Amino acid sequence: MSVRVRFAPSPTGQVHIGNIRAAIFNWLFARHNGGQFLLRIEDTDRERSTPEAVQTILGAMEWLGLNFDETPLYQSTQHGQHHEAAEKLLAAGRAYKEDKGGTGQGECILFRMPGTDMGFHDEIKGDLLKKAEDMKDFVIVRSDGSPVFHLANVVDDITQGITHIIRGDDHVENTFRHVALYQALGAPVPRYAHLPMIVNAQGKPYSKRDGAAYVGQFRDMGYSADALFNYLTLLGWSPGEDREKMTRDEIIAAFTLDRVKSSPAQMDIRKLTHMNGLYLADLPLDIFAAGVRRHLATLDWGQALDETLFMKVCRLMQSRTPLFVQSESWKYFFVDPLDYDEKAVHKTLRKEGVKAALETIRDHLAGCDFSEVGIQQAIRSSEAALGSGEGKLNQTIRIAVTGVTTGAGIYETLCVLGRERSLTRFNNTLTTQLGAP
RNA sequence: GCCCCCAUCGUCUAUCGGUUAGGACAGCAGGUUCUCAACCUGUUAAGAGGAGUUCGACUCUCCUUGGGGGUGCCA
Repeated sequence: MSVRVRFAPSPTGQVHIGNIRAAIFNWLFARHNGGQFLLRIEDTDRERSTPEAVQTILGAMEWLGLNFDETPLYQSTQHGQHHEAAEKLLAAGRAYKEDKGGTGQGECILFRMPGTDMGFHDEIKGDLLKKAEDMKDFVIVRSDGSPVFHLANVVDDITQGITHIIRGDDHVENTFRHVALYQALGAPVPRYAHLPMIVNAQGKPYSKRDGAAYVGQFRDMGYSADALFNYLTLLGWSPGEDREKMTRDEIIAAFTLDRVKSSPAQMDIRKLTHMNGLYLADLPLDIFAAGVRRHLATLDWGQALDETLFMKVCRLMQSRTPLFVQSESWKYFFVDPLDYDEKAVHKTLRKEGVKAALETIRDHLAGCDFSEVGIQQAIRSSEAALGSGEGKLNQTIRIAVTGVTTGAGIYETLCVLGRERSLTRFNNTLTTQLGAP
């Protein structure tokens, strides 16, 4: 029997990190076993379901490379099936109508639990048992005629021929009800696997209050899809060896449910960021540049950048960029006048002799071969002329031409900026930051 | 309250009865360096507690404690 799994989100907003991890694990399971990965949109909540949210789900899945194998099934198209199932259960005596609680809302349909102890095997948690007295009958169709989650979910899973249900831990208790439903409906019971929750530092389910919680947020912050995919895969699962950064194919090959942990996992954004840096550093330059461009495009100064300069900057900065958003600090490569770091200017530039030093260096640079080596030599000879130690003036130069204290090597930085621009910056700094021309 | 699940460094994890309990992130120290990162080297740090089974328990059983989930005409 071929493996068929599904991701069944409700289109009611953003895609939560816990949900997408469930999707990832389903996807991996399907790919590892050569099965099908299906998508079902559970849009029965008409109040909250929106077409935009459907697009958000589709977008998140595409971004992460979670391709599905059949046309998505919209739960709202399945009402007929749901009611048919309810009727069938009614006819078989497995369900009954009742004005539950006597609230006068009218009659709803309740499913009659078998009245015997039940159990099922969870691929992650092992054998789970429940005593008959701990399971109560439950509503499957509301008094307004709408099917409840349990019924709709099970009927749709039967319709889609789902063989393995891989979902969040919070559904463990529901599973006994679902198994009973399958049996009453005469359908083969699928295999179940319940994934541990992603929690915050307090051990509570990770939510938007704990930081980035939605796929879109991670994307906007400059995480790469591959890095997020890889990291999420490692929350609650490991290949069983000391390997963390893995290609998708490696993960698919190694992925089995018996290696999924059953204890909750805490989200560690720092580790994600570290991994993201590894991914960004490994990206081909043009792909990296495309990612950067996407982020800079949201900034007023980042939209129409000189292509040649932009690519030079990307090449220079790639290895030191753990997140795409950090490219926002590259502004000094592109925009004049500089935004000076006041503290640095005060501490480093407003000192005795700096003015003369900058003028000397400027003049040496003006006449040198403006390559990295040439620039370095020019600075060395300036230092010699000024009686300064080697490299002692580098930081002064950096602040003079970039306005800030951190960045790539100063020789490379000057080289990328070019002679004309560098010299102009020296002059601008001399006049605007150090007073008299 | 009742039912269920979970428990190894701060965090993510390896270990499927015998290990100096390994790796990664974070931290710390050092190296490299013109700065900040990156990188390299080193290093701090763990089996919640208690019984039992066993020649031998992180590993198996039970209890305690702690955490989480469920207990809806939500999903």
